[in-house]
Amino acid sequence: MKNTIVIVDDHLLIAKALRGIIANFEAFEVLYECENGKDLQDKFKATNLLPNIVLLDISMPIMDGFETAKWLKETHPEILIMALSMQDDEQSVIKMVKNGATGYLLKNTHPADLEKALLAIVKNRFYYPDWAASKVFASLNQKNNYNEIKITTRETEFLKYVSTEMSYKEISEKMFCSPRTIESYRDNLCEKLELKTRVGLAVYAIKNGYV
Amino acid sequence: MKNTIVIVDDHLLIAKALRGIIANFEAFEVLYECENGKDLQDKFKATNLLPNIVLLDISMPIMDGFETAKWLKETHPEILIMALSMQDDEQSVIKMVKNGATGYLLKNTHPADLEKALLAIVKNRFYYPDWAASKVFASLNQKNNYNEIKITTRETEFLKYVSTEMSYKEISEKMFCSPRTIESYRDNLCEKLELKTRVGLAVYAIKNGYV
DNA sequence: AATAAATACCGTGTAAATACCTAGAAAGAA
DNA sequence: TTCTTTCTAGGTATTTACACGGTATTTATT
Repeated sequence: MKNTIVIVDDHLLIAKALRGIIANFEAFEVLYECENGKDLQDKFKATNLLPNIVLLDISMPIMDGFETAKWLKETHPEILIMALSMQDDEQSVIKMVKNGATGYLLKNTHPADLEKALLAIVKNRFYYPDWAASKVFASLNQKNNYNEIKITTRETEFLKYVSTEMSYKEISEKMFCSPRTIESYRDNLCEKLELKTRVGLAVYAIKNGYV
Repeated sequence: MKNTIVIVDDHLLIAKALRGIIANFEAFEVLYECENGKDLQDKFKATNLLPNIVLLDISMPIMDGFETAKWLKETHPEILIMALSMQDDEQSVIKMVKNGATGYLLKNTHPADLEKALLAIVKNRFYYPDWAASKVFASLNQKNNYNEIKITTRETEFLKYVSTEMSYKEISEKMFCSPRTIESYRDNLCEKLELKTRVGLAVYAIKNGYV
């Protein structure tokens, strides 16, 4: 019997295209595609048709790969999660591992390697390329374990503004608080994320989808 | 006779997957795929096999979609260029039009619409979705025409550092010049790009692949 | 009821960034 | 040659950001 796959990617072309690639794999078949995590939840309920494997894009507008992985892990722990990412961002890898992804692949992977990776997660219940594994292990030796990074709602809100050209004063007006409060958010975030400057925060916000 | 297509996308999975989609189109066939513009140039020379259409991803590490489109327009003006982009970024659309793209599609397009769009550029020699066309027309009514933005080599070098946490003084040491010189680069870039702060420059650098 | 976490705010001082100027040397185009 | 662009660098003043310290209130959680 074939392993069943559901693809979650907001880019329709890519989702459909991935389906086409997987159609050529002996051991796998695609059940359906979803545009985001929310869509996946809906389709799970509507169809009652659950896959062995979820092919999960990380950056999505509504419910992104991190949230989706977390939800899957909690509600359907038997489903294998293969994360698909555009860039080899260290924090993304680690965050996905913490959220329960069983595998991690870059989109510049060769189709044949996708098949190998899928076979591997079915067999071993995990698959990480060397570069991804090394990033995970490296992070474990550091004081700052990414799982302890908790960004509060106000800080999240601030992160949306940090990559704009607004000054802290202007941001404080948008967030209805004192400029000093904004500076506190900055200070706290910089410490948590081991950053020093607003530019660092802005880059973080963009790369982690807060903008 | 079928129209021939060459795909340029640094993400192998996506390139191969697109090939699979296009394989189902009656009127089109894919000759080969390239990882970036440089690769396209090489394959043109090596194979001497030129397509009617180039399916061109915008964000690529080596020679991006903008450069590639420009080169194609100059050296092979008869080839139709269909730009493929992740986001509906106004500047990208306009820049691609200026560089000679004959069409512009988002990656969240439906495969059937990809076929329609391809048929359209073959027939009419252009295809732009309404949202893209409106952005182009809107920009023509503005003073700042994006084609006049020229970023010099030193400024390009500076843009690589601008999104780091280095101060201008530290950047000046990396670039072997005075901090004031760096500030000049910043001033000039801010004026050209209509930005005000370093954060704005950093965001620009990231979104336009200077990092 | 007590603890922890999140939220809100402030003082002081220093460092960095920005605004607004000027201007010379070198290289390439008209 | 003259003109333009690019790279280079500086002067002065102001604004913004950062680093350190601190307090008070609310809101869950135990």
